[in-house]
Amino acid sequence: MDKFFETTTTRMAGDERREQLCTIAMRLFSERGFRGTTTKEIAHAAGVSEAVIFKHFSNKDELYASILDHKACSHPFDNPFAEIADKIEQKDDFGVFYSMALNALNHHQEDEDFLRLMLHSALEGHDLARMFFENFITRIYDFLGSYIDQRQEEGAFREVEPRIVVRTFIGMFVHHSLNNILWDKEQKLLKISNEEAAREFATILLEGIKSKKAKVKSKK
Amino acid sequence: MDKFFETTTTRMAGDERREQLCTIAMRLFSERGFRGTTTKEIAHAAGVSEAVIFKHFSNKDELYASILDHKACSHPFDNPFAEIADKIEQKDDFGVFYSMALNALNHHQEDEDFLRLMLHSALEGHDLARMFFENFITRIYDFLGSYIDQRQEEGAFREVEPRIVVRTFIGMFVHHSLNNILWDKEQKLLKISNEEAAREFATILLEGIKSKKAKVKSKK
DNA sequence: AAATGGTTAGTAAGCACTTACTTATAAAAA
DNA sequence: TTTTTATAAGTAAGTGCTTACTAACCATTT
Repeated sequence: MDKFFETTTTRMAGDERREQLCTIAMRLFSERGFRGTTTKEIAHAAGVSEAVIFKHFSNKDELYASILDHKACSHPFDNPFAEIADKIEQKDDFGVFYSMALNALNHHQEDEDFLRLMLHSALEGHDLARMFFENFITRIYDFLGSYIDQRQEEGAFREVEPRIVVRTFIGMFVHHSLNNILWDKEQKLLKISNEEAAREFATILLEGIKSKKAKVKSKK
Repeated sequence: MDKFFETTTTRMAGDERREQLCTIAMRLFSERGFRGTTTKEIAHAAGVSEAVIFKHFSNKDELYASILDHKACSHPFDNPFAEIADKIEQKDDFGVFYSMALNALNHHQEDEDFLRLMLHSALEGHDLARMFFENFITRIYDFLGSYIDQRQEEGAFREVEPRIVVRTFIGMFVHHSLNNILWDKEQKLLKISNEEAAREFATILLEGIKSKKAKVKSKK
């Protein structure tokens, strides 16, 4: 009967195993934190002995780093602006904000593990996580901020510091995602689709910053 | 010369030490997480031997629990509504939202350690943290939600699900606090006072949800 | 046969927690 | 006021267990 199991023991290709370990480690790190997850647990979850981990990664830190590296490079976050580029050209304000929010909400939902891992990293003050956030968030502020600035000059939006508007808007959907992931997983407080959430967020923001005297060029 | 130090070696009263350990543990837990903080480190930070911790708390978990207990009871969070009760009576919409945001922002700033600890707890899925959040947040949704509902019936706000509005608004200032605490401590992206932030958040939200046909009673 | 994927059985260091003991202090007794 | 004494405050040195990590050795593929 041992023989049966022996034959089912399939060896994985190196790259395959490496990726599997990354995926599993990410899930566990996101659930229990870096320090709270043991290499033994990761190995067990992968159905492999602990030593295998150290065949692929020189130490636990490197495993962690390679998760972030991998994610930071491969992720669709790379260009969250591509999808809304045409909406910006058409000056479809609602489209811009709606797409941005919906895109983010969908990604957060699909990649809950990654979001949790990022939070853990931020709390633990990990360098790579900080870099990721700094790069990514800075780009959003610049990108969205300059759009708001432009629309203000065109008289579409009232005069507010664009970065405050960006902070306000990002807050809406990031908080919504964190709420669903961290505190209200069953969505007892509020259960809405990402589409509806994105629509309301975009509407509230746009009504909140639109110019009172519509279609009038700003004096400046 | 030893004598000088000997005389400065003062023994602390039990309650005093207990509280000191709580405070120090909260700071360390908030920085490195529960699992990432050792009892040895806590003891060292308190300038005391490790065994002292176990004289006061039967184990590490109890130390953790007593931090949350203590905070959950003693905290001014207990009644964040008291301050805005009169603003509600006067139907000072801006006052209600402004005070709520400013109050929260100030508390977050003063009690950064606690906020970080709460995040850690939420990520690690600790029961007491969940309870705290559930109780506290649920109350805010009920409270603020019913105010919004009332103002909608009076025709001051347009028809939106009140809980979405609450989610939107809480998102603004919670995200702002998290940003300042976790990712942008030097406030490179955006540096504004709590007052200014609260003012903008309240303004954007109110403009975002106010009724188009002002001062008109809703048909329903 | 040579590379590759995997295992078993460790090691030293670190962990939460305990034991057995020493002092400081405050109040009662002298 | 001084001395005694019970007790609370504190320590040094462990305990057994877990941790990240390694070395030395198999087994399957090419």
